[in-house]
Amino acid sequence: MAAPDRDEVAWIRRGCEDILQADELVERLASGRPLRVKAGFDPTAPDLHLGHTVLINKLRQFQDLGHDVLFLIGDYTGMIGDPSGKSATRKPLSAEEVRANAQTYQQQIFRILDVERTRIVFNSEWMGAMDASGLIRLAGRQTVARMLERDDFHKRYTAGQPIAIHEFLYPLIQGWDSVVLEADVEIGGTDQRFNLLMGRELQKQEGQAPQVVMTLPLLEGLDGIQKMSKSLDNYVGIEEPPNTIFGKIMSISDHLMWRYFELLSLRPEAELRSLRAAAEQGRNPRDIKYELAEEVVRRFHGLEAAHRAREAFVEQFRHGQAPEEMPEHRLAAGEAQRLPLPRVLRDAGLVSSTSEAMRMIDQGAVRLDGERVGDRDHQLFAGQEHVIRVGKRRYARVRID
RNA sequence: GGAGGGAUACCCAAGCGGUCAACGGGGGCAGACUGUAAAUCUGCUGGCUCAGCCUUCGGGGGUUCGAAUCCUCCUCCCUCCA
Repeated sequence: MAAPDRDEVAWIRRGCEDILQADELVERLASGRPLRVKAGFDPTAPDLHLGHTVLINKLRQFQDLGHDVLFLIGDYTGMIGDPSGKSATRKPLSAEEVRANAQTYQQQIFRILDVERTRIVFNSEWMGAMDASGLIRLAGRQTVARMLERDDFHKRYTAGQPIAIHEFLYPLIQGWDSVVLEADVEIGGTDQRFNLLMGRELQKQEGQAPQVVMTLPLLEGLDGIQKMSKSLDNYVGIEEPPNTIFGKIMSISDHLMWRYFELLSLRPEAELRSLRAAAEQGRNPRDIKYELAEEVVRRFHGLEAAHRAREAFVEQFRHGQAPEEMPEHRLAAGEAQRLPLPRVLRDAGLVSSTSEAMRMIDQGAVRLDGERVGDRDHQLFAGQEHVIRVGKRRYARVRID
């Protein structure tokens, strides 16, 4: 095969924070054989969100160009803890749990990846067979000083925070995975840089051609500051309902919108440039955000759903109408044949406690069939059905029996 | 093995015998303004059968009319010396 297409290389490089070494990548692409592209994931219950898709989209691009993806589930490394070094040791998952989680992964990743060109592997396959002496030999290949070069180790060390010894094993095992898999390329977030480079070093020691390392930026969550994660509740899950995804994307700041375009959109560069130009010329950023929200919903739920989500959004927020679909609850009024509003709010899941319900009422955040209610002692009677709204986006239809 | 420091609500962090459901900041939520954006201003931010009551300050026990604050034991964490 001839030298790789320049567009091909550009397409692969797009969005990457860093490529080590870029010339080696070009060389491998030129070889004409399908490359083995590796990316590692936690064995914990997956709940993929847009942050993960930055990486997975990149894998998909490789597949579209004829390469193979090694989707590594780090069930062994998972025992060590957070790869970016929050230093929590996890309790090992059972084989069944790992298998169940792997199932869920498949269901989610194949919304993006090509089944035909994906191989799912577990590092317990080879790490489980390594004995203590093997691990000691592996550990002997690096020095403490080298380990302390990893950014988060360095920070923790100088700040006097503890680093458990087994945390040093994480990069070593991750690197060893690359050796076993004979990876050509490994992709990870920027926080993975050190670990990915470890793969190169170990491969060199083993006489393999070192893998090309590609780091991708970490996507910020809805708050625009911290990286997207479920635990911070600033995420957009790829399995969330279309309207939820659409709504969440519309709520991001204008500034963050461009970041999302850059990392999540598959539109051609030229199109992104023209959107920016339009914004500068005064086009309402909200309308551009519609485009983004629609594109994301379309990817996971299809074109049809994307249109519907957009319409629902416009109805709800521009025209101030209640959404068509909302959670419905039937509550029993009991003897008294009536229920105090705060209790209804809590039982309908609109607030987390009666106290919060009362606060919301006091703050004028509660609307009953569109009318603001400011009275804590407001009662709802049996036989009635109401649309209750708390704040801007929490709705529920409640029937009192 | 020795010495010292620490554990307070979602996070950081005051408090060191009563006026503490606990200062302040962050975050979050709500209201106003908007484009459900940003910025800004305001309020709220343990629970309940809510003008009252109940449960919180690492865990147990104790002193006291009264403890987050004092004593004691325990658990966990950090630093320094060896």
